[in-house]
Amino acid sequence: MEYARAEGCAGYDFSALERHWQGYWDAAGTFAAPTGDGRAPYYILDMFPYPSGAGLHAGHAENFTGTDVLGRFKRAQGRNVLHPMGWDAFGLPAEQYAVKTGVHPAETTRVNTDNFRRQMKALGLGIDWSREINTTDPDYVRWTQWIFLQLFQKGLAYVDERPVNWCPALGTVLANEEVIDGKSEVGGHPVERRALRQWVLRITAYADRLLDGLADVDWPHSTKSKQIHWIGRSTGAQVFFPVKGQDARIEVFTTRADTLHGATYMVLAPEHGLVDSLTTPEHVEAVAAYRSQAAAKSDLARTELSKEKTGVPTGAFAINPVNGKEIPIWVADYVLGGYGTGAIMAVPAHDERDYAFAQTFGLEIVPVVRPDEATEPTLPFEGDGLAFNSGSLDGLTTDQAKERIIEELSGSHQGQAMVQYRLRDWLFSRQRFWGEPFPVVWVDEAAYKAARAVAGDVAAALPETPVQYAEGGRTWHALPIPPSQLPVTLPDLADFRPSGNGESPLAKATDWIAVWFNVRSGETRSASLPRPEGTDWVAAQRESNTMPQWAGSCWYYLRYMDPACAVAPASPEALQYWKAPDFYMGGTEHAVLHLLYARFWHQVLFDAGVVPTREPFPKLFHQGIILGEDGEKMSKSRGNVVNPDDFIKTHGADTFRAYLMFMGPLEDEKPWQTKGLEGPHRFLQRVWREFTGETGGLAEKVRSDATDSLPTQKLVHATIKKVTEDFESLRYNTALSQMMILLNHLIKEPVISDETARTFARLLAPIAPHIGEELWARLGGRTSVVDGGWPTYDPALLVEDEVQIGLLVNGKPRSEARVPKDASEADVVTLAQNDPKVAAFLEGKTIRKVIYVPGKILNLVAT
RNA sequence: GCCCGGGUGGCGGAAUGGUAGACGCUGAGGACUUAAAAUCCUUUGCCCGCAAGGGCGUGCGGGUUCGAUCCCCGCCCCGGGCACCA
Repeated sequence: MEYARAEGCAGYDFSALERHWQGYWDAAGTFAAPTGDGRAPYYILDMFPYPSGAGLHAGHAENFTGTDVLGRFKRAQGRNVLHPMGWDAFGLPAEQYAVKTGVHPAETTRVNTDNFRRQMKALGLGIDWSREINTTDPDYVRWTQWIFLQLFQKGLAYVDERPVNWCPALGTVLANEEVIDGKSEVGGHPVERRALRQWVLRITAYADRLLDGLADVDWPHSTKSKQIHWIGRSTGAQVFFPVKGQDARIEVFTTRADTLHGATYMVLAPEHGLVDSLTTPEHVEAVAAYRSQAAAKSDLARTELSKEKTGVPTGAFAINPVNGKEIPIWVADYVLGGYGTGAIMAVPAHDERDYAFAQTFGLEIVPVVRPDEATEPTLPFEGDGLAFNSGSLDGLTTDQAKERIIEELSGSHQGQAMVQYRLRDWLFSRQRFWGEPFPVVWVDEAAYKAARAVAGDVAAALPETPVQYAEGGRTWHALPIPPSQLPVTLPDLADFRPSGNGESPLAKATDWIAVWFNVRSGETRSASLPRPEGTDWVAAQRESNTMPQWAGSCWYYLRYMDPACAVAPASPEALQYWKAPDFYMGGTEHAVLHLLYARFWHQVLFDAGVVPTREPFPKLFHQGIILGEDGEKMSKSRGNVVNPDDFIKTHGADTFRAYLMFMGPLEDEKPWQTKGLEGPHRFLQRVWREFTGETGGLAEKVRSDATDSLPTQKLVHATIKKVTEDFESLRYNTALSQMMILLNHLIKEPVISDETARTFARLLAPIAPHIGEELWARLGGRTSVVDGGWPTYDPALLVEDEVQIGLLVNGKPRSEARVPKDASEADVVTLAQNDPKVAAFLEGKTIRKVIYVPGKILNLVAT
């Protein structure tokens, strides 16, 4: 493909220019990034887009343009830049659309990705399209399933009954975002909680690793902070309370073991396993009523009513292990079943919630910590202080008391130090069609034992502890469909409607669900066929749940490094070369979940020796949200959505990109202003008029035999410096403003050297690549401007002999002066005293002090 | 309630201890034009003043400093996250 300027381009015909250069990049493969290239690699990653029917929105455009500018800049500096793109294409909207219209999600996905790709090309993004990936491709699904098998084999995947949003009227499980105020988003039917068997990933096993790893990554502080809170590590003690008259004990977690002497009652969460056995006959009815009432409450209702504490006594008593005191055991929903042990020791004197509860129900309150020896605590007192009323702990500080009591409890086997996390295990299954099938079949115990006993692919992929569940008196065991048999693809469904019983629509594909399974090789055959020959075949049921959308986005950055690899998610060679994205950019909405889940998978893969780095994303950056013209979040209902296509048509992609980068700091939230587009648009038009000639070559004032004036040279080099530094730190808005300053200056000059024109083209090209290429081609470039090198500046030209300084009296600016850069303080003071504007303020005063900052200010302090 | 961000002209923003408002938008005036668009020039923080000039000014109140948009303390407002996590 020949590198040549766009022909027949009269005036600044941005549409023709953009078509020409986009065609060139495609045909020449300009942005292909070969693995193992001698250049230093630079891997830039955008957060994985979901190809929705609405097409690219302004936020996408800002994100992708921001990374594209960086990529083109790094490329010009000689790096082998990998900037890939792909599609996070499983997910709910395509399935909902299929239910409504019968159009297969695969077809919807194809149409939408075609549109996204078209829009990205129209934006002029320098993407290596040879590496395009799609999470719904069987070849991609294969490796998503392969990674799941790694988790499964290591015992990090299990099944458990978990509550879901069940809508009886729709006969389906709803995602949280499909439930609005306890009603289904579609139709407004009531939604209730119903426990279903689910796959769960043991992310809590990696809680400490996920916490510690944050120290090694260059991420926005606020995002690290969100993850730290999400993981919520808290250290304290587990304490055992025997139940009076029963052979049972209640285990609690507390961060304030030092207040144990102040524990005057206990609370079990309504779902706690001991509630039934503890409750005395006269309380059974009230407790049962309270529990069913609590179970009916949605999370929202539980939160809304949080001010009012409710609960019922069980009639049972526990014994405080430190003082033998008998304390009542209550059931209350202010204690969460899912955190800690689901039970607490209540210390009303030193916990706001326990205090409120004790007040409501008239329970005893015993203070055991005071701010200091002389001061009685104001209850509830939650701060640190000195222990009292606490036997052996009396007089100790809170920290000392915690340490001491844990020692004592450990010694007598009544408790021990313990760490708890707010983080819960990850609910990893969805009752959906449009997702990755689990590479798992369910078999009876005999078949499971057979699989264990036979050396083969299946046994190799089994965890030590079986994954199983009981249903209708039978125990089902999970057997892996081993790597050699992947991918497990979705069956052809004609009807995408829910099964009606809470299972995925896949449950209706009986030919697919019921299989003959070979316990040695892991092969499957539909059970509608006769049982194959041989002793290794058993009857099995496929898992009908699918994986959540997070699955595909948990490892896509690995696949980009080696998208066609047939033996692993990516080959060791590719991983070794690219390592990890040097720069990862996306919105803050993924600050916790996506970024935490992906880190979890990555750490598991690191432990398995699959990836060479401990963390997936060493450097992360969030672009700010672009608001609508009205200053509100863009939304269809507000009608304030900006569609890139519209502005690319009227102003061109270069203007659109330049405006996005010019609006303000990339990380800031900022409103779109259609009028504001005019600034960058006029700028690019002026660039065109300044450098190009009407007949298609260069403007007459651009000459190879011209020498720039000294002020021009100085400004050119100052601009190279500023733009380079600003690009490096993503301050594209100020980089552009500097280019505007330079252009405004050049316009006033009678001639411009072609060298300066080439510099300008290269500085501008990352932001406005089409006009950049065109100028470069007309200036004699033979290959893309991204390979034209990056201009360097001559520091000698930046040294100013004369500088402007401010003359201040008592800190207020009164005048200014041009002085030699190394002017002495005495000279400048004399000059200032002779300046009438300064002198007026010195009238009748004595100079007490002189502050001279060379090149900046002279401040005369006078009274 | 707790944890993060953030408050600068009519608007987007610039300047992180040294002349606040770069650059751009908008508005006003002018040139070119039969006219308009486009383009170019001048001007555009607020108040007083014919002007020269002066005063005020970076959410509010204090403090540190020769000097504070910038650092410290206490508030107010806006945005985001978490929310009975023991």
